[in-house]
Amino acid sequence: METFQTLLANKFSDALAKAGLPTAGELTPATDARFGDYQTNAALVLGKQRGENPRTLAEKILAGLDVSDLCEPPTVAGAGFINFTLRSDAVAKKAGELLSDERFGVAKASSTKRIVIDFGSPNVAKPMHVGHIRSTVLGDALARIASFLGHEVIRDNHIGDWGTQFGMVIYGWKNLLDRESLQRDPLAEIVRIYKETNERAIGDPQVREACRQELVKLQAGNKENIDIWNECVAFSMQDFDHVYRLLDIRFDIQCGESFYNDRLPAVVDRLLKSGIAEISEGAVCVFFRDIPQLADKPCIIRKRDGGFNYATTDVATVDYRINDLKADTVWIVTGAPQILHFRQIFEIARREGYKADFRHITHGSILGEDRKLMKTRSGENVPLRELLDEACKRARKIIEEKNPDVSDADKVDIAQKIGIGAVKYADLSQYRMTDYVFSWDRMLSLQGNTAPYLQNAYVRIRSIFRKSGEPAPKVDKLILRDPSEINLAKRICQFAEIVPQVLNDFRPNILANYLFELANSFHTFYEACSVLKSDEPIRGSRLALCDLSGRVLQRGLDLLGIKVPEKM
RNA sequence: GCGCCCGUAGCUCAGCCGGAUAGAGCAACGGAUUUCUAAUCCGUAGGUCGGGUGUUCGAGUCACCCCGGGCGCGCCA
Repeated sequence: METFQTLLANKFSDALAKAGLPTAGELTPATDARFGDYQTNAALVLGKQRGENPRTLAEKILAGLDVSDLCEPPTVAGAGFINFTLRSDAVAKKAGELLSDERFGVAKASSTKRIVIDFGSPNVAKPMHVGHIRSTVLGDALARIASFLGHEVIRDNHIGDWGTQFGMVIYGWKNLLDRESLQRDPLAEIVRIYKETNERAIGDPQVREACRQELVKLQAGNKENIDIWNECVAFSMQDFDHVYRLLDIRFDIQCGESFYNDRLPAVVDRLLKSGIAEISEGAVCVFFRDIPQLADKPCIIRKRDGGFNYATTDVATVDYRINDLKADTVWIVTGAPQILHFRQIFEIARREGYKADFRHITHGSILGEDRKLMKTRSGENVPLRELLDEACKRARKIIEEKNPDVSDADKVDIAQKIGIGAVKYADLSQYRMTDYVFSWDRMLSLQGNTAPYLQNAYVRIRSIFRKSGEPAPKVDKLILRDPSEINLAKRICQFAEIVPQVLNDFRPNILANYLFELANSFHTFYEACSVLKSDEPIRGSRLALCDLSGRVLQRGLDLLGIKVPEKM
């Protein structure tokens, strides 16, 4: 099924050919409702190219353009724009078709790819914290959207399970561990011994050396240390799983850093042999002398002491994803500070001859009300578990205020959908690169561009069907009379135009903003038109329109990883 | 020093490939409720798009320079 935009663009392109003109400009949604629904600047572009009057050219093109099945007669406006206004019966027909289309008109991508998406990446021996929200939620949404568009997606959690920090953790484990605390709250105890060791190490070179020895033993495969390490990983995974369950996030594979351990020496040898890497000051480095921005920023892949670092691991990870997983493209979702690092890694991959499409999808930070990196009062990272629990708690409080009739069992479920949805939506509704200020009051507000507002639109729709006690009627074509009905139906037709755009530049906020407008259009319709009290055949048509609105909202939110409650 | 990201209404933010008189939401002000959930809707007001120069029919968007903020830059990840 083709969108209005595609249908119009095709006809327009034919008209250009008929007028002996090349393809030019683009046909896009109108920038303002006064200009109708779609517009094209083709005549402006051609006018410039050919030194002709754009308005005259526009008239000439229009003479050979027949879009009467879709639009009112197109008009020439301004400097030479051509504006299109959809006919309401064309909208009614299209919306009628969408009623029986599970994809709501969204076409599958013309060339589908195998995409490895790397997101989340928490560190073992540290609880997940606010800093992980963005990567996790953004990566998940992109994975959902890419799958929906027909791509083959492999979600990979590149867990930080093999860092220098384990020297300290193991030292702490051997010297400071409290078994009872470990049983009560394993991760908290691991964090405690890590921190305490760290403090000791700062003041005591002997402790520092002992930690280093523990790390060397671990890396050499010492059984006792490996066992401790395994236990730490297992405890951390429990914490991660709890958070991922709450967030409804899953991974296909979790190849953490340790997965690549035994591949690292070969990576370095290979890069040395091929001349991509060289030895400098005892370390193995890759230089990028021909790239001005990187000329003075080498990438170390083996430390002077012979140890490997995260760059080595990431080069090995590229190998695995291309050679073993056969990825066509790799998306790595992390915060902006890692831009330089991945630029280097991708450049190394290019030099090694990899042709895959590597994308580093970066995002900004979450700030506290003071506009500084979000921290607890004592200056620590805010644990993600606590933050999510707080979201649910606050959502529950609001439900109790607004809708005391809800049963206790329902409350838990609804509070979770609203609380988690609010946190996710606050993130996804914003352009990923901007730092944003975290505010409970804003994200949980029922007014404005928030998850609860969107969920409420859905709930109102469900409420209508609960009240009527009948399922959505089967209707082929809608009857659109009221301007708010036409507007809502047009909005629904745009879903298929919006979803694929998200992947142009990895911007789920485009979809979020669309859904906000959809919910807004629905609310306006809801105020203006009674549904159950209207007479047939209007009643049936409006019920169908409600049903369609609800399902598009649900699907759209699902693509963002957000759930909808039936009541709230 | 070099590099990356950001700067748009009082506040929080949209504005992807350059398009028409720069848009939302919150807050403010004024209206609408015997309800299909007012958890909403309608309206008013609010801007030198950090500053400047340039590119062109047209610049919030592109280029260059400056200012301000954040972050990163051989042996942490």
